Amino acid sequence: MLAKAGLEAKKTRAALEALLKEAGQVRIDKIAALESLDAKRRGILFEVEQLKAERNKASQEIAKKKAAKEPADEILARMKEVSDRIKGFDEQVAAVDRELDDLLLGIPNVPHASVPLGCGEEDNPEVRRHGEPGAMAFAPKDHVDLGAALGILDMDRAAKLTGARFSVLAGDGARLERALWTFMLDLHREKHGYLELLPPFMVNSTSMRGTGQLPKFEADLFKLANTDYYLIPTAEVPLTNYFAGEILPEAALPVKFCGFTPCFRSEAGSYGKDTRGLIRQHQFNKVELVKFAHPDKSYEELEGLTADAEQVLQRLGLPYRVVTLSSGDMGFSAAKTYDLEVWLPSQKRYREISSCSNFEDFQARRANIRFKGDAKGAKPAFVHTLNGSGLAVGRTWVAIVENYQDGNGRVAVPEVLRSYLGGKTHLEPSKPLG
RNA sequence: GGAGAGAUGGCUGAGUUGGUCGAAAGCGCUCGACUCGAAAUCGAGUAGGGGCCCGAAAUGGUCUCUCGAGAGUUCGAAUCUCUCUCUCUCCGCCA
Repeated sequence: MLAKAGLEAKKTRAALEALLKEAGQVRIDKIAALESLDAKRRGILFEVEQLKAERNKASQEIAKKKAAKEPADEILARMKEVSDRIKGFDEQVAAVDRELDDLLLGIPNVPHASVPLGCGEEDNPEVRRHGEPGAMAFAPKDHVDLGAALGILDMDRAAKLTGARFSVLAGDGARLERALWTFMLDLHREKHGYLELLPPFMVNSTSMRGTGQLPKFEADLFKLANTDYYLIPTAEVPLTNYFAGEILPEAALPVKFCGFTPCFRSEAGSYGKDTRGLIRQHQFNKVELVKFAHPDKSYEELEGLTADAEQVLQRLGLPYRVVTLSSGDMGFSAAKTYDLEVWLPSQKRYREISSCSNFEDFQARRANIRFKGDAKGAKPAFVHTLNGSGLAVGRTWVAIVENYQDGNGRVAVPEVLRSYLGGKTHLEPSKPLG
């Protein structure tokens, strides 16, 4: 799949050489293997195409002879042999393609030059802050206690219905969640120029491969029994694969999508982490932003996308900061990532609420998404893909409930949300079920 | 779930005794002629991917692959066989 889409050996080589310069990421063996496989592929291709040319020519001759009722037995015999050789070469090419794919699928993206080197979370430099955590004259409660008191969150019955790491929102809690994602979509659609898509919540394995969830991270996904379908862990998967295998007109770039979906994650390996409340769930809601950008513009677009996500926090009046992920904390497929972290009074710290990444051509290669200029001889080239949460709705719900609590059991509704909640200014304790 | 029909270039649509078919025709689009200008008319061009060659680059040259996807038969497949995907029609079921 990848090899057929064109390996672009020079580009790959340059990228891999860049990898070599990264501290602690020596991959000489992989580069050598890639190069030799690529050379091998071209060599075989050259041979087999010559044979095919011979066969095509002979085919015409045979047709002519047959039409003239002349015998063509010796050409036929000769071509049978040529045909066998072609078959052999074709199989070799297919085998090399498979090897190349296996190799390429296992190589993580190369961090952009501006990404700070580091070992993990503790090395992520802060880029900027916005807003001040409000000084509270009382001990802030966390969203679980507040939610229970307000009658808007029910963890116990969710556990009964399904299991751990699920939740039920009730009454104004459900309404608040719905208001949030509607507000987010309206903002991105009206003010930021994104096209709203409502995609399937499950996709096939090809799509999962396109954005990089497969083959390496199958354990993080929920798969539907007896099918090739997976529940999406993020709308990034359907929104990015939307153009898989296509060539976009250059003039259409950048293409900007926003979409709301539930997200499903098995959270394998996170046992004991964030076990309380809504922070880490198997199912949560998210509004996602996705861009397909010209390679020359993708880092500008990343800044813009991050700013678009920040707008949500600013308009909701939530204090947050932006950090750049260091090389050691970055995901498998990203070239550069900014995390937005919102202030949570109950934890007295900033927690991730959005992750905005430029994948450069990493996903575009896997999903084979290209663009082409209008000029006559223009060659297709891979687009750059970007995405970011704008925002994770559940965590935004948490941030609002915690940051807007007034100490008397009430929670103020941010100005921009009131029209979505029938003008309501506060959430007050109530028992929706009597 | 049952029965049947289909998938061809930007679009519509020919092609089904396998052989100069990557493909008729029409529409659309581009350029040119006519016109003060436009319409109409006339003429020419017009699928895409990949490799290689020439070149600073563009233009260009050449080979190859692609008629939903994959496999097969054959010297040769849009045309024959198998599997899969999708679309449409009828029946059943259902929000």
